[in-house]
Amino acid sequence: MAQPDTKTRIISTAEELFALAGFHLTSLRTITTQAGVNLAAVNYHFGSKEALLEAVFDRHLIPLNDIRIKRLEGVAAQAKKSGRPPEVEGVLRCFTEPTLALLHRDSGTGYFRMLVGRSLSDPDQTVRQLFLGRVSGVLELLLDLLCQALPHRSRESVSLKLNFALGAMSHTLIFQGQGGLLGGVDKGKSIDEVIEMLTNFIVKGMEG
Amino acid sequence: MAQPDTKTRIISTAEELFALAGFHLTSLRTITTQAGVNLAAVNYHFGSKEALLEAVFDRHLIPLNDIRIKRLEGVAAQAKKSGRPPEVEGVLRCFTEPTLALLHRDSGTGYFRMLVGRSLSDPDQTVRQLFLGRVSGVLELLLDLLCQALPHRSRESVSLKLNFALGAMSHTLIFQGQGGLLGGVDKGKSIDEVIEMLTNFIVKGMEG
DNA sequence: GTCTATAGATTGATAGAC
DNA sequence: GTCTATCAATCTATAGAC
Repeated sequence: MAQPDTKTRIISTAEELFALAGFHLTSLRTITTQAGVNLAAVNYHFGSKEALLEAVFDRHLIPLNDIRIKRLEGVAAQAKKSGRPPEVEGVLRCFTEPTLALLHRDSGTGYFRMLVGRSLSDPDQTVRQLFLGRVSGVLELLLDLLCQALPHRSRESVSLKLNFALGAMSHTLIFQGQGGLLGGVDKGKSIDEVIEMLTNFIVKGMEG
Repeated sequence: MAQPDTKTRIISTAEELFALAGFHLTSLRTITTQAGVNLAAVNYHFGSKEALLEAVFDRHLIPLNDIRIKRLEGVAAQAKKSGRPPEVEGVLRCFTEPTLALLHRDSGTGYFRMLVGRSLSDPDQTVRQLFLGRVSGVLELLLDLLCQALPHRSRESVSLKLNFALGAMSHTLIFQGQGGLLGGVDKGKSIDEVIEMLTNFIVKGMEG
């Protein structure tokens, strides 16, 4: 198996370190040392540390967003065609399934799930804004469809519940696989079971 | 109204800045300048930046934990006395009500709600561990009681769902009051309505 | 207790040889 | 493209006068 090129090695290592220790606590020296490349390579290939973070986001977030948007638009088109509002669970799964698939270890996304889980609430404004700018479009589309699925609820109520759901998802993306918050907790559950339980949790909360 | 003393001014300013920008991105210079005190005062009164963070946590977290533990122990005692398992919603409210009360602007806790919301998933290990060490006892007690309330569910399942609930709560503590993730969303909801909706969301998800 | 001044370490970024 | 060397700007922490 051939070594990935320098640029890819930097992205992969940065993804891991940003996810585990955060953007500002991870120095370019740590990244380049662990990646086995020269310190100056980051600025040669990306221009700045912030641009490196953008590259880390974009590598997996652009394909992920494409999938989420295609699925959401599919549900929207079907609702329009049939003249009936979409189902809550169907709409939610357009978003939850591709997102929670990041939990699978064979998804090829490494530590990206932890980075996604933390970014929305990262204390660093740079991280937050770069991430939010990449997902706000999808979230607005999701909110529109959820409002169609729940026509008797106000947009404010649906948006509030969507925020609850996003919080549960983010938290799970971070902690799943390291024993949960209290340790030794996810031993008996497969990743697919976790995903189904979380989806059920969100659907019940959203409909209730 | 008399000015608070130097130590209190430092704690209050640090609480706000740690909550808004994170522990490592907030320098002691920024804190002391905004608080109107000398840079060296932090190390005189607290010994180190990390000890200041502990003081910020402890000011509100110790009283909050006392309330949560008293309520949880009250429910535990009543269940034991009556010989019947406690109710899911009653157990959850022992934890959610005192915690979500942080959302009230007149609670005297300033930006503490945001700090709490971010700390559990903070990318900075120092922040995470200091915070987790202060809440893990309460969370274990809560988990024990939830398992009593849901005797037909495995401890792993209950723990997993508790993590979903904590994620939803953390997220809400961070974003409530600034228009939610997508902006302009919580205009029509009072804080008490938000708290009831979140409690209902969690109860439905936990029981479902 | 409060202040000035500074030590000592680390950071992101870059210049310039190869 | 990759490397060494270094700059300029930060940071926490502390020594010592008042």
